[in-house]
Amino acid sequence: MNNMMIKIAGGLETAFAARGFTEPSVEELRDAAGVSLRTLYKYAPSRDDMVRLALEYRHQRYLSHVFGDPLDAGMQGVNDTLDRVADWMRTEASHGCLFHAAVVSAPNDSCLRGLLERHKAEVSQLAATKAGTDVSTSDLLVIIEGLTQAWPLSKEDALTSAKRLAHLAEAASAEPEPRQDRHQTNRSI
Amino acid sequence: MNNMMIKIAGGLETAFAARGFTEPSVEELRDAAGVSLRTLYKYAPSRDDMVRLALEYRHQRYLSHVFGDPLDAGMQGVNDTLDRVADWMRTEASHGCLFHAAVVSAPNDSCLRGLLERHKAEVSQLAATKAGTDVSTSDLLVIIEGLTQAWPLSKEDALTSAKRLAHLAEAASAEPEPRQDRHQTNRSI
DNA sequence: GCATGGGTAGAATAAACCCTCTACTTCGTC
DNA sequence: GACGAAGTAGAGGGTTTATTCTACCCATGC
Repeated sequence: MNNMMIKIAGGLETAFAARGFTEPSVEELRDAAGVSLRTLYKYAPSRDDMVRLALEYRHQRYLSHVFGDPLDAGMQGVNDTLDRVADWMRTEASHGCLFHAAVVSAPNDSCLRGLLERHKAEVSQLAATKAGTDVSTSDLLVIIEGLTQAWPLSKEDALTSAKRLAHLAEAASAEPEPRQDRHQTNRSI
Repeated sequence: MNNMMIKIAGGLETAFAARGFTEPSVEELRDAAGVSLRTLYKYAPSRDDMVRLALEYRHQRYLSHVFGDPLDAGMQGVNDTLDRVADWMRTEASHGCLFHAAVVSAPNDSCLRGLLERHKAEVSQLAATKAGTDVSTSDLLVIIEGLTQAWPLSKEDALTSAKRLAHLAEAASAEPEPRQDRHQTNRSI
């Protein structure tokens, strides 16, 4: 990614984040990117490519915001990770996850779906390995998705709940395997 | 809602669920609804109204799928609720929540946002009151959102995690208030 | 018998949109 | 100073789209 590409990708990302993936016209995207139409099409030969470019850029930014430069060079607990996710929502993504938004705007685009899956897999993986104690990757995925999606609805309450759940999962994984299936799990409806 | 309205709303709902909110043209929606263009516009005077109509219909269907006619006329535990949510995802919404999808497709439409908020508030409220033990509404929102959003990514694993987290939250609410803030909660980034 | 409300089929319109193309400018390098 | 790579500005083509409008059909009740 050279300078021009970064400028374009950044502009596209903010435009899509602010106005969704379907509303902004290419001319609006051009204004957001701050380049001419010709240059825009040079780096992203179609509107779909503009979406992909923006998402790749956002993926990098998200990872470095949530997992980059730890303050104390030591372990980054689940609690810290969730704090950072909430901070990301507060400052950048008050409307929800941009990857889900992109997939939802074009549900049949398998390329976008691939980007979403890779993004989420990498995030939950990183969260799991960064955590000191071992919480399952699947639990972390549910908690982080829950926080991200509930954020626009209940803001800080969502963060509090996500932290509580993560804390409980941590504590449970340290204990010797309690009975979990009191409830019947297969009931027909 | 008379018969014609139900027919139209149902057709619109399946069309939007299958192809997203932006891709289907009004002619495609007409085919899905199985009526003429004129009749379609009579019941939904603009494309946006078609979206709203579909969402209102889906809200009803979701509530009755997840909370309707309990098998044993007694209590519906959180476990049962989550099973039903997963069943809904399995059979109806493999792509995620249609309300979030609608908002994401038109982030500046405050009416849609209102529908989303009312839908989610009602769901988490109902889940909380239906549960035997008391889990906080906020925890339930995070868990249900997490399950719904993680479902397209990890299917049954997401259900297992959601159930485990809900179970832990239940157990914790029964115990006498353990210390929870071991971690520092405010760290600057 | 027939008026009427409510339906169908589909043409017409006006705007929006994606993408291409031409003509011109700027800037660093030999 | 000339040149080429890479940028800007913006008009235009061809297509798609939402919405409206005309013309017609059919059952039901008076």
